[in-house]
Amino acid sequence: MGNEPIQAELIAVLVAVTDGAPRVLTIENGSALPSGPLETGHRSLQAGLRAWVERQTHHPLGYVEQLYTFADQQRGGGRGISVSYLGLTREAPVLDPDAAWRGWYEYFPWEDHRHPEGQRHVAAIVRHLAAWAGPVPARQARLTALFGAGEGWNEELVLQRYELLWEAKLIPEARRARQGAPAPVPGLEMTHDHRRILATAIARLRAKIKYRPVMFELLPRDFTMLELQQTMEALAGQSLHKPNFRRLITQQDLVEETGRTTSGLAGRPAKLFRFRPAVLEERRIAGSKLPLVR
Amino acid sequence: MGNEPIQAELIAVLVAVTDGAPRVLTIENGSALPSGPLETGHRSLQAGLRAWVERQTHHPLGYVEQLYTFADQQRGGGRGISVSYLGLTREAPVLDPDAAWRGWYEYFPWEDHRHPEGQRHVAAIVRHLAAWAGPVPARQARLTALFGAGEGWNEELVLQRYELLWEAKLIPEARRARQGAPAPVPGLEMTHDHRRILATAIARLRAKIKYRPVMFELLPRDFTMLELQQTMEALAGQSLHKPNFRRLITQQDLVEETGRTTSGLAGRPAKLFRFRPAVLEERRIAGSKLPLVR
DNA sequence: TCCCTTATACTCAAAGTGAGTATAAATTGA
DNA sequence: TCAATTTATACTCACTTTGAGTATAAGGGA
Repeated sequence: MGNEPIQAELIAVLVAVTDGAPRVLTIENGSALPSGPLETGHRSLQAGLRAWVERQTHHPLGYVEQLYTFADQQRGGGRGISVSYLGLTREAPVLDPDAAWRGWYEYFPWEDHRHPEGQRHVAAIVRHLAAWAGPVPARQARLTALFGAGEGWNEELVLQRYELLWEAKLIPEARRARQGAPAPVPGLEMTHDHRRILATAIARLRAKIKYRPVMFELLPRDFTMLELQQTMEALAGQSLHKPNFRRLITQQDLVEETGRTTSGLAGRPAKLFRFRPAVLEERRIAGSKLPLVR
Repeated sequence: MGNEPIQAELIAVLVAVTDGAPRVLTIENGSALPSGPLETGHRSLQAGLRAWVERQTHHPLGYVEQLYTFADQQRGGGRGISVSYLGLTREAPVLDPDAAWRGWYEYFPWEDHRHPEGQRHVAAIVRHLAAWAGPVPARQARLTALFGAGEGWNEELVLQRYELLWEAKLIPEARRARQGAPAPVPGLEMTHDHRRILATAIARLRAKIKYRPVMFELLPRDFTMLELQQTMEALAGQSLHKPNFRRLITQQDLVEETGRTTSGLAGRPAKLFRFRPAVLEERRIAGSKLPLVR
């Protein structure tokens, strides 16, 4: 009974997209997400996070969204509360030698379906999971719903897939107790549940890009249709149908032409677009759907 | 600098739907949401919330989802963290004489568009907001996007509308400083930012019912199509087209016939349905869209 | 100049959606 | 008893959205 003083920690999932690869800021050689204590003098949690990140990266933080809060046991026996955030920026060199940008598919290779390797990872995982599921109908149903081969892949169920793998003891972080057994699932590990937090962030972002114009946080001011499309594809981990993507973007009035075009590259020059000011200003409303292919 | 011990508080938005009215559990004569400190011995935040709610209501808590976490100044100068949750149940008599179920539209009369009164509330609010907006284009744009008369009412923007009203000083809680001025917006008040938390919960639930089958937490085991529809309408605050609603529900295989029908009431007896076991069991996937009318 | 590459425009069928109409089966009351 | 009323259920139809494919345009390089 009674209230108990605890400690609060902020964890950040900072995302950028560079050269068609979604990237996430990590520390400790890629094994953890940046985090820090909530400090006195921060007016709000978000203010605390912004101050903390900008001190580390010397780069302003754009869009920020809360992910999830959970309680855990602190080292020392006490209790702590961790509040995780998703933040969108563009990749900038970090000053802290301990911090580095990493591709998020290094941690979730089975979530990238733009190339055939992703499919192969899924196939391998399904074989493991089939053994785990055995004849139990409920397990088989979850397996096909989450990893269902090709046809019904739902790119938003990142967290559910991770949790299923965890349950099946295929995630190394879940098997610390068992020694010797090799990790059956590819991908880098992270300390504590940081990889789970990253899964939450990916899922949230994949859902969000479909109904909110958050993409412009990740792109330069001017961009081509293809750059826009490839950024979306990078996040969704799926290829899009080019003409349909174009149709959707233009008819939703998300962008406007700048009048300029690219040059020097192979092929016909592409028009440069920018996001319409109305979209930038009041991004609280609006909605942008994305046409997934396959 | 440095970590600072703080206190953690859990705030619950418990929702039920009774006789076509969404209801929320309140305390202190409807002026606050139930809340309590995170206690020692609770394994997780959700476990803490469940224990706490079930001790108060003596009623099991079904679906639970985290809403938002924020930091605030505690009485006494210290800092506190509040974690808010949305929970779905069916209305049960509460033992605590301080607690009572209230219709959520008592706090947000302008959000109920099933009856013409809602439209009238909106019209009155728009008049106030037009004065506040004046000739400023950005304000006018937000006004029409959020309260746009009739045509484009988006029932999910509950929180955005509340925040606009707050900004325009039309929410009594925001004008404590100014004495004497009558509240220009109808609806019951709540202490602190509890009404804002309730707005968050409504928005979240209105979004969720469109792509996740959470409705069955709010309905008895067997129900008619009309009961299902009216529960949805209650949450969405909008009327639905009956044949289309029926078509959607049946073709999504959400429900199955029980074989029994209603009797004793006026009109043709209605078939009784129940949610399909597959939906109940693995409600992690699936999706149910709802056809809004008007 | 021809070929390769990328950008952009157009077409078409299938599926989904909004809105209305028609029929069925009970209760109610003259 | 039977017509009126009420609610449930089934069907139709036009319009929009969506998935997928094909065709044309405009540059660079051999």
